[in-house]
Order: sequence, then C-alpha cells, then structure tokens
Amino acid sequence: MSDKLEFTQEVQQIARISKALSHPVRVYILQKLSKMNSCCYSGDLVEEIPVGRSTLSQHLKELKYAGLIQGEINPPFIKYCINRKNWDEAKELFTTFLNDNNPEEISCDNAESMINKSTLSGTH
Amino acid sequence: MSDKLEFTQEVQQIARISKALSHPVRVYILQKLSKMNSCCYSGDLVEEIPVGRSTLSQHLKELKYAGLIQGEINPPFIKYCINRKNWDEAKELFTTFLNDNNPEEISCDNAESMINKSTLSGTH
DNA sequence: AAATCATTTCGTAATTTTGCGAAATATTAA
DNA sequence: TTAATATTTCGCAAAATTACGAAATGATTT
Repeated sequence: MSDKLEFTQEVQQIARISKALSHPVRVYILQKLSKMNSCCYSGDLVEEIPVGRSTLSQHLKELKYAGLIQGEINPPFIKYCINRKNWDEAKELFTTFLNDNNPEEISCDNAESMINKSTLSGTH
Repeated sequence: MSDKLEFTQEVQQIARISKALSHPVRVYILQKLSKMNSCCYSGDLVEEIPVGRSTLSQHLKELKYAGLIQGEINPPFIKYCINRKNWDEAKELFTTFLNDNNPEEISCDNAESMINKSTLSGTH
C-alpha cells in the first residue's frame, strides 16, 4: 500500500519514446521519414527545417539513440531512414497505452467518498 | 525548396503532448487514471510513486496544463481524473501520426543516388 | 598534396526541467 | 479560535535540453 513502486518497462519505454517525440523538429523528421520507404539526406532536411546544421545533427542523433531512425552512409552523404522495426514497436506500445481504458471500472480507494465536487478550471 | 517551414498544428500538438508524456511519473499517472472512470487523490498517488508531494504536485500541474487531466475539489482533498475529451483527441492524433505511413512511396529528392550503403550502428 | 564537401563533435550560453523542503492556502475538526 | 489535514506555491539547486558557430572528421576531386 505505502510501498513506492518501480515503473514498469512499458511505462519507462513510453516515457523514453515520448521524450524523443517532444520536439517539433523531431516530430517533423519522423513524420516525413515514416511516410517514405527511402531516406533523407541531412542536407535535404536542413533546407526545410528552421535550425542550423549542427542543431539538426543533434536532433538526428537523439532519434537514432531512441532507435527510431537509422543512418546509411554514402560518403560524403549520410541518409537517415525510419527504423521500421522499432517504429512498429512504438506504434504497438502507444496503441496499447492509449486504448487500454476501462472507463466503467472504479479502482481508486476513496473513490466513493466524493461529495460536493466542483470542476477545476484548466488554467495554468 | 530552400524555404524554412513553419511546423503544422499537428506536429506542434504531438510534440506538446509527447512532452507531457516524457516522464515516467506522468505516464504512470495517465495510465492509472485512463483505466478508471473515477479519480485519484493526490495523496493516494504519492504513496505509490517515488517522488515527494510537491514534486508530484508539479507533475499533476503539467498534465493539467497539457489538458490531459482535470481536478475535482472536495476539500481538503483534490481528486484528479482523465480529461476524456482531450485524451481521445490525443489518441486520435497519435494514431494518425503513427499509422500514416506510405512505405512504398519514395518522395525524397536524391533518393535514387544511393550506392554502397552500409548500415550505421545505433550507438550513442 | 591541397581544396572541397557533408556531416558531426566540441565548447559554450541560455533556458527548461526536475526535485526537494519550507512556507502558504484553504477547509474541517476539536 | 486553534489545531490538524491535504495540497499547492515558493525558493532554490542540480541536471538536462536546445541552440549556435567553430573546429574536426572522413571521403572525394583537383
């Protein structure tokens, strides 16, 4: 009851992948690459994305680290592609996470003791 | 061709939601809340999650700001629930993003000029 | 060998995130 | 009114993220 828990692999993986998806540049790259069978030169990307070359390189590195993309070398160019296997795994992971709802079940302890509820506004 | 682009609403929204999902504590909370019709006291959560009360409060605030949860007041308790409407919107958004692949189509410019490709290892 | 080219790594700075304890807030109980 | 309770806000520190230009890397062309 009062034991702190270790997060499951699933929770940690979703957090890790979400972190990779937490920047517009990286979402854009993934959106583009996931739609193509082929790959993109970093040089092609830098022309359409409003960041410098070294910054783009960092974002690509992060996506590579997260396993979502992979590179292919053809010097002096480097092409990046979606890592289909991991992309499909991410797809599976998010689909489960987002759809595994049981809105009928009530599982929270003190759930029934709620009276006089008033909805909070969602301000910040 | 060389014009820098503004990111679409879709790309920005996915990045924003992903940021909210980019921490295990927040993923855990959402996983739990999305599975219940009811809500959770912050006090219930702090017993199972390995962070202090003020830190938990901050995570809840972020999820509230992202629109994924909402609070209900029953002083001195505050219950948090999933914001079903926005949760379903997020579901829709990610489903589209993750499944809108066209692995057959080749759309990258210099795509055909690749020879001698060798796969990069996914190290960091 | 020297120049060129695409990309990455390095060094650095600004900003954001994460975490905690102490203090503040707001309601209920004594 | 005072004490107790649950949660949030504040102040702060450590760490991570984001961004850029300059320098380094690695391969090709002259």
